[in-house]
Amino acid sequence: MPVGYDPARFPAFAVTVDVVILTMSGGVLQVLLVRRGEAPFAGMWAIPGGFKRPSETLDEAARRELAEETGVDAASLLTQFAAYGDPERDPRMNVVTIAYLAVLRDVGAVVAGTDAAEAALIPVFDVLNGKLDLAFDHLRIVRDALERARVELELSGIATAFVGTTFTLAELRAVYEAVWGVQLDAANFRRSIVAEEGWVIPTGRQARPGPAGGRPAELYRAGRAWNHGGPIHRLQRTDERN
Amino acid sequence: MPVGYDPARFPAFAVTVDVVILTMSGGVLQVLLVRRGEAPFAGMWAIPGGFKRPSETLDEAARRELAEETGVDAASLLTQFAAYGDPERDPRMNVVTIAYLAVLRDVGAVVAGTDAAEAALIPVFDVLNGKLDLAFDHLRIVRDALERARVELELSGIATAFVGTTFTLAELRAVYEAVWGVQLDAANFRRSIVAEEGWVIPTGRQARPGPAGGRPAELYRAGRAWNHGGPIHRLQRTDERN
DNA sequence: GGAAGTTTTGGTCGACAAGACCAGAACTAG
DNA sequence: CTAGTTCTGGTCTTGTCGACCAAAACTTCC
Repeated sequence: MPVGYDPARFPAFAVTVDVVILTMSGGVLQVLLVRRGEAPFAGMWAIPGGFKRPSETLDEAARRELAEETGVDAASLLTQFAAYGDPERDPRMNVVTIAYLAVLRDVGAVVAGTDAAEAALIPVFDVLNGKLDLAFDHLRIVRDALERARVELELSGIATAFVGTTFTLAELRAVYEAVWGVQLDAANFRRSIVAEEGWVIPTGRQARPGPAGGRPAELYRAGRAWNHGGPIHRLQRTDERN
Repeated sequence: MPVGYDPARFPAFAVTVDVVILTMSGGVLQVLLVRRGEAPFAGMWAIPGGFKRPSETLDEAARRELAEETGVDAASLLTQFAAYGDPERDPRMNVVTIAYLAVLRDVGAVVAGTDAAEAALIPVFDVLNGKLDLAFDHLRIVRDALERARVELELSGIATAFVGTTFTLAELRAVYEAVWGVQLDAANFRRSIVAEEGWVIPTGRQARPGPAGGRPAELYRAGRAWNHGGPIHRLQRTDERN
């Protein structure tokens, strides 16, 4: 801090918290977007967010915004990943936003339950490919969120946040394939997970096969080892074409 | 944004930018700290930082703060890594700070050049072990910065930012050993780096041996491959005792 | 009921990477 | 000239990762 600084004389900013909500739905990675009702960028899609209140922490603000938009009170995962403060990012005034990444298991029903015209799940790659125009600098925020999710998937093992409390290994594998944009061998994937203790715990029950049939898969619960990094590593670099 | 929102009615915050400056000096990882001259926390050590100006971006503010503290205009690396906004983190008012990680090659001379009583390089692990009390929540910020540096070292290859434009492989290895707190075999380290094209480029010249003698090492320049992740990976998890 | 298709589960094999260890090369200090 | 230190290069073992194959268990269609 500069010498002779006066606590009352400092530039004032509006601080918002924006949440990029990712989920797997229909086999593809989707992001929850809301349609803006007012200027600026009225009618355009945006990621949900709102002003931070003076009495709450950033994490609390993010959790509140998430709950207000989706009705989900306990997020599977909620991580701050970046801050954006370009002077011209909001045409009205100087706004600094703290961006959070939220990962939920399929919330298709939740979104449909709210006003369907105001919120929707959009495939992430449709957004990144420019098939949709986002308000403000939200395209960049979504892009950064996905990059962060890719890293977290390897280092923090957030994969289980995408699936329910019980899941099949195929569902888990679909998460890796969708987020990283790769194809993984089912047998090798299984071996990597089951090899070590603590990743997944068999429940003894079986999942019902999909519409195409196939052998029913075992159902697992998430173990405690995910806190210290995931079991699946990517060495072949993720395809950069998105 | 909530409906019926009024652009003029929003909570105002002070926004600061704090910079955790890491460097290798004397074989150990050090962080640059400044001594606070005024309340609160007068006389305590803190990481350098200051208010963001309305006309500049966050990155520009970080670069300005870095230059003001160290005199270094072009940082080897300057990455935003977190934001902190707890209501009580500053006893005077509500301050949201955006934290940056800066990596410099040895700036011992630079720091000594400025007022030595006001700025100093402190070994990071002395800070983390509580041998020093930091102002505000700066201890947590330093801890998060180191964690980020460890990740970046593997994924983004920021290792070359710690060393000069030309360097020996021993210097580069010392970076990995200090940041990760591991011991690496010199021969295997060399092989991993030289194996693939693009990491390091031999200059043909040799470095002068240290005071203990030894065979002179070849001098290298950094290649272009570092932008897409580093060549050294850690699988044995870093020692968690710090 | 049987055949074809699909998905999960389990096994084998080879290529490659990582680490341990050793030895020679090249310098400094005494 | 000898001892000590550091860098460079080699070999070997081990373990992991991915490709590929095969059996098990279910669905759907005929």
